[in-house]
Amino acid sequence: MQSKIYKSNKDRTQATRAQLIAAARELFVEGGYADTGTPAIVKKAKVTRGALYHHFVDKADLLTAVIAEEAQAVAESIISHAEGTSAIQSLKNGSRAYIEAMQVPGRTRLLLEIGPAVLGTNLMRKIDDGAAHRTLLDGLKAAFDDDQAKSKDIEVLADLLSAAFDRAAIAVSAGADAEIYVNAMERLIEGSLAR
Amino acid sequence: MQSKIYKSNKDRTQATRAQLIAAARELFVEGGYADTGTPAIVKKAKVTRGALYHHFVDKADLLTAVIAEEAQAVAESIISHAEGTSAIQSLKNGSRAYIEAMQVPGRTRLLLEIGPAVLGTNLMRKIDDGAAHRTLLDGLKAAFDDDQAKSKDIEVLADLLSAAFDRAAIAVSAGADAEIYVNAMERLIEGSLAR
DNA sequence: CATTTAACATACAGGCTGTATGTATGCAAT
DNA sequence: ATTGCATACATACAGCCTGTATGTTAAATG
Repeated sequence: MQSKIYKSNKDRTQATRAQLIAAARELFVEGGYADTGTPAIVKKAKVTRGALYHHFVDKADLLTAVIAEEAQAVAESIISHAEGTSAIQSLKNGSRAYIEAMQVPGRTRLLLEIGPAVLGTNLMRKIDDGAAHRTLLDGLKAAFDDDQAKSKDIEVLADLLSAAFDRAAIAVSAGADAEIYVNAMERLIEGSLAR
Repeated sequence: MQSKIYKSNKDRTQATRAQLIAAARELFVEGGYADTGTPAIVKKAKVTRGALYHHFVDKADLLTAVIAEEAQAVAESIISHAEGTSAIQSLKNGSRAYIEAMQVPGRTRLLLEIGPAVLGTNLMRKIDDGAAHRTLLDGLKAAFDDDQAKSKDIEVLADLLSAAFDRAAIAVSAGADAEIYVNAMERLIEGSLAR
């Protein structure tokens, strides 16, 4: 007599992974990566460590899954807000969408603190589908279009601006007024174009 | 018959701490914080774990000492290059000095990756004496002087630009051409002033 | 010179990670 | 429907690491 029987293995896997990812997300956000042990994670997820290590090769792999979900949500938000207009307008819309998407609780912690620290910026770039970076780069290129600015310079600019975007997202998530930072980013971008 | 006798306890402490900090610095840069155990550190420093835990309350405290040394070196470089002129010129000189000071091997790793991740941005701000931030803020305020830009806006701008500075330092330490990034930062700053 | 104190060295306890092994259930083919 | 295999776990174990407690030696102090 079993207490629980699953319809299919696929559903079972799906459910277990989801529980683990949700529990891990919550605990990582609360207590950071290093200080959150797998025993605590599986307790909250109501499975055993055996299940965890069956589905994920190690603790970092579980974090990767958490981060990937988070990054995809942000990318979708940017894309949905940026699509369907000029690259320049996409940049404007996408900028606001990014900073706002980053406001769901724990998101800046996961994507801008824990992720880069534990997985490295390299792997983070691979996980990120690059929607933010692409929108930014396309917008800048379009704005510079008739200008003779070198493509390399634009990429450098995009790199620097994306760092500023991240800082803006963090500041807002820490309590700063979003409008102020969105406007500041807009001025920064427009200023960089004027030449 | 002892193999080694120290002149004074002060010198002995000084030497031991220096060895530990140097060994830790090297290993943290190579292998990151979490993957570098205290046994490896004391082995390289040629002391025992007892010495480590006598001088530092825990592993994070040792990292703090490493970071503090590093931050002070950067601050001194900025100050020495920025002092003695107008705030605006100080900003220009300080900008280049910052990015160049960050090029000593391992420095971006320690100050911009490991430090914030392990100690948190809060504690990092306390360790940092804020030379970079002050130079930046003073420069911007001076540039805006006759303008009616609100002080709050300038602080936001400084926050965003400092994130860009950090990214520039990382990019250059990863192999990018310093001149390109220094120029890009200059343009970004000047653009933000034009209004 | 006796005593205290600082600077270690050594030994130990607890916790955590990853692996190895055991078990039950779904699933596929006959 | 039964047999055989693969999947999805659960449990047990080994190794490492951190921080603490305890012991020892040399320096400082009166």
